[in-house]
Amino acid sequence: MLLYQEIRQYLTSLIAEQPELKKLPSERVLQDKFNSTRITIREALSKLEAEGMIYRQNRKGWFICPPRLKWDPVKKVNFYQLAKEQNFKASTHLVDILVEQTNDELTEQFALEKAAPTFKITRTRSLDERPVMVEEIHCLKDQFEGLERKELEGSVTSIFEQDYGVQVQHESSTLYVTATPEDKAELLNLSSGSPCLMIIRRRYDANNKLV
Amino acid sequence: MLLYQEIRQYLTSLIAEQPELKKLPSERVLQDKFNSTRITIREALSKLEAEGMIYRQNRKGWFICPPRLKWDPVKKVNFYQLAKEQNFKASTHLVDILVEQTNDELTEQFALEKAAPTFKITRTRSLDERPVMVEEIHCLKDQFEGLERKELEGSVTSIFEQDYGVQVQHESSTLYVTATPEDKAELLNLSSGSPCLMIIRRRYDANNKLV
DNA sequence: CAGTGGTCTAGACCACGAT
DNA sequence: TCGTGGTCTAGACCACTGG
Repeated sequence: MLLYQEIRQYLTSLIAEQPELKKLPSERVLQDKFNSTRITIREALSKLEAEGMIYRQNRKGWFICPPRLKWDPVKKVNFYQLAKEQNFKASTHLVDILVEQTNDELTEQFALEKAAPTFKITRTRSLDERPVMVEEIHCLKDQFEGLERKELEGSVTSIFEQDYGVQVQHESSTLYVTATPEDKAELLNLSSGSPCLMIIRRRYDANNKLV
Repeated sequence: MLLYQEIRQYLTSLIAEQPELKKLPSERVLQDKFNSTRITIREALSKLEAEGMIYRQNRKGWFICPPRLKWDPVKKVNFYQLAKEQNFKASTHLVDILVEQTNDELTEQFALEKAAPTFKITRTRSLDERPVMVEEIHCLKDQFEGLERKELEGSVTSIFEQDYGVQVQHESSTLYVTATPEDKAELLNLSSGSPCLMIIRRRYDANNKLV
């Protein structure tokens, strides 16, 4: 039997016996336990990481993945509702809000003639105090003047509607499976390289204009 | 500079120079090229695999990922339309159709009192002759008697509608990022463990009954 | 400061693929 | 048959975490 299958089995039984267990034994302990080498142990752990069974925190150790939030892309339910339905406690944390010029792609997307300043809002969203998602919101500075002084840890969609009269009418999304990049991994308290889902969501107002 | 970053850089330039290149040099060739060891080279390649830049075929080698199909979960566009819009040639291949008893979860999902036979249709869908997706369709045998004799390499939704008068009215989806399991990897001509997106789609008829 | 993971060296044998 | 990736051994040094 392959080592990583043995380890998977071992972890499965560990989880069954101790549902509260979060942190795995260290790589060197596992090495002794399985009479193997660290490289091999790490390869096995990496496979389990790819499967989504365990995850890493940089230089802290390996941990068992808690239950995931189930998200249905078709339903337009916001993060808080979704979390509540699944018995998580949701929270949002504002990381920063920057002003940036649009790059070529965004300039085109916004149907602009030349580059223009945008807000880039970075937030993390947590379930039960555990950050699970990094969110970047890009919008035109001219359209949302004064946005930086608003309460940005709640619903931005509501701010758009109530303070700026902008209603999101429809949206288009693109999904990618990739590895968490360094900067996002840091915000999520992960090692970079963990598998993740990247979602690009373009939202349009009543006039079909990108928001 | 870390080796995997060097290799990424090297591959990026390789792709820029030779857009037609598909297969990477072998691990041992890269080992010599970068004066490193195979383990290290493999670690670097694995990271690039997790990022979605390259992929493996079992014991055949490493390959550069071709452009992906962009899928918008919100839009209800079928596979062929989507492929056409993005200039891919789409095709579907029937792998097999089996009869299975529902397990506990499916029994409940279908609102049955006890386990019942279902069809399990397995198909692969390809872009430009390259399989990119494994699809499993589960439906009740009683509801679709004779399904095994239909033309199953086209739209099953159409067969449901035209031959059985069953219209899909709405659906609910769940997404997971995980590693390709052995059996699916084989159908896709991949090594198991490649990152993938798993989509569970439940489709309901006009009476809110699971189809 | 001890323990952790992150990166790396230098080999080995095996199963399977292409030829 | 030879080259490929798949799995594994037995170490090493470093950067960072946590007590």
